[in-house]
Amino acid sequence: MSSSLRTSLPFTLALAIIVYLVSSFLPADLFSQATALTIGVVIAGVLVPLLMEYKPLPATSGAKVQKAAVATASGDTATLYVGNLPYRANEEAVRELFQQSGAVVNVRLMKDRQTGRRRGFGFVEVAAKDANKMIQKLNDFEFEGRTLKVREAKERQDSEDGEE
DNA sequence: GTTGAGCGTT
Repeated sequence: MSSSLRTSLPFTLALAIIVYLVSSFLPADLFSQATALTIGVVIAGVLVPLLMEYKPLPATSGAKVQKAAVATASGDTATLYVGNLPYRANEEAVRELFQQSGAVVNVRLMKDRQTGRRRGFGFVEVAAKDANKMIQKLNDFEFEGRTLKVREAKERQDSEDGEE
């Protein structure tokens, strides 16, 4: 629930604004602030789930359009382990590399907790249908002068995976 | 600014 509080934190401000607007438009003698508060909570309670569902809005995004919209969140996704990464490579470069062979859902490069520097390996969450092809294409692939090691992740696979 | 086999956090 702690993560929900973090994500709902910006909506709390929106809730306060809604309550303030509702209480301003309603006559004080007919509706008390407690009633306005209840109305604001109900309205915010409906808007928050809607905003959470329709979070990706390609309206103001412009030229940047996510091609990975094929793979739904936590759907047919498989986590790939990527090792022997160059330290200078960032998550964006790895994502662009893997997007050439399939749909990339998420890229997480592991960094040292103490120093914050990259440890040289990470995990790429891709579509399950493209997972095997991406492994065969990007495994032992020379990237930035280093030979990548791409395999299936051993642990922490939340999604159902078709193991062979 | 450093290192080089490995399987991990909200």
